[in-house]
Amino acid sequence: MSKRDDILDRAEELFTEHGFHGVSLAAIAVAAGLGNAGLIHHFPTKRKLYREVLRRLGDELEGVVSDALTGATGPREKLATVVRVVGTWSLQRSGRARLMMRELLDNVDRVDKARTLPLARFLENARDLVTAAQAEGLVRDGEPLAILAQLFGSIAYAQIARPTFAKILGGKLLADDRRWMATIVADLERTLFA
Amino acid sequence: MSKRDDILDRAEELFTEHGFHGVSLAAIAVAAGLGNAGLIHHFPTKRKLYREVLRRLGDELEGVVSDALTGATGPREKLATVVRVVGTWSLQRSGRARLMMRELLDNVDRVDKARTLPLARFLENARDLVTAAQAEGLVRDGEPLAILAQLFGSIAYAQIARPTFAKILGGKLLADDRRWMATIVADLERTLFA
DNA sequence: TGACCGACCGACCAGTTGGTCGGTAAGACG
DNA sequence: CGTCTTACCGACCAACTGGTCGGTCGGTCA
Repeated sequence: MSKRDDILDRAEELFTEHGFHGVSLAAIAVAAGLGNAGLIHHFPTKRKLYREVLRRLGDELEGVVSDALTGATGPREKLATVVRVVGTWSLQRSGRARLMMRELLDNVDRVDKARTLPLARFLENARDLVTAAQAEGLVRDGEPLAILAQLFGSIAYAQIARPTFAKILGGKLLADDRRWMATIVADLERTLFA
Repeated sequence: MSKRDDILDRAEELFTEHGFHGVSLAAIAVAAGLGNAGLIHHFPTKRKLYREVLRRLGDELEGVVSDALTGATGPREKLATVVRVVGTWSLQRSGRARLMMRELLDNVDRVDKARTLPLARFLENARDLVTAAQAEGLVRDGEPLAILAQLFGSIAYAQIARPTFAKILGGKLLADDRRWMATIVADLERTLFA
């Protein structure tokens, strides 16, 4: 792995845990085993480093979804695939799901066009998918965007609130904790399809 | 309104928009029309000011829910009330919903006991409510906590992702934007009750 | 009247911030 | 061999960080 990627990995961990403003260049440099100036040699500013972290994240999510979608046919299967793949992605890459939510919170006015455009395609495709599935009577009625907010929101929230929920309930959410996200996804699919 | 409350209001706005680390004491002081030292006179540290902001938020949410709940009888009506009241609260106090999500993200290890305990009661009550409603066959099957994650997650996400969604879709989510949250809540209720 | 009090300020503090600059050591290339 | 590039460092910078300090001001109370 290139040093560049190594730096991005370390930076991503820190941004995920503390947010953009909660992390200093020095902290990233130390985590990557570099001096301050060595870090700046690879990424000219903190913001650009952060943007690069986000870009990787977006590319991965887009790739994962579109890969999974190539094997699926028909609106119903496609939609189920999206839900399932976003769910497993959020589970396996829970840090990235958290980072995405952070970005959603920080981003209100300064929406980065380069970053928003791919997400825009993704969102529009998903909406069209819901509409198509509804037209064939495969998916329950309801405003498509509201349905999507419900899907993505439930998954993201399940991942983010998990530690807090667990702490409150004495460390255990379910009999089998590993099935937490699977339960969420299964539940979503069950209510989604007519 | 006391100066103290005034400061808390201004600080809350800033924390909501930029997060704890994204806001300096100086910025809060300016927003509150004070000098740096004047601010510290009211709240001894930045952290304590932040905690106080969170306490107000928690108290309000708890009060709003428990108020609404006094008029409701039976698990079904109670649960519907919780969903509706959390929805309207998130809509009217969207900043606070956002701040709560920020706290959920930042909080992973350092969960503040004083702040978690009331939320713990709220969560446990909600879970019992779901279980009771399920026992009477009023609410659809499914892991109660998964159902709650779905409810709260959808609502919070709908509020947080709203600006981004709107920007992507050219500013309009629905024909009538004001009904966005109402649509979400209605949709949730529809899938919630058996 | 005089003692005290909360609210507030300007000046200041040590430490940290994101970032610059000049330099150097290790290859790659001719 | 010499030249160029890439990777990196130590020293440094101005601006800012959260917070302290001594002091001023307008009340309030005895």
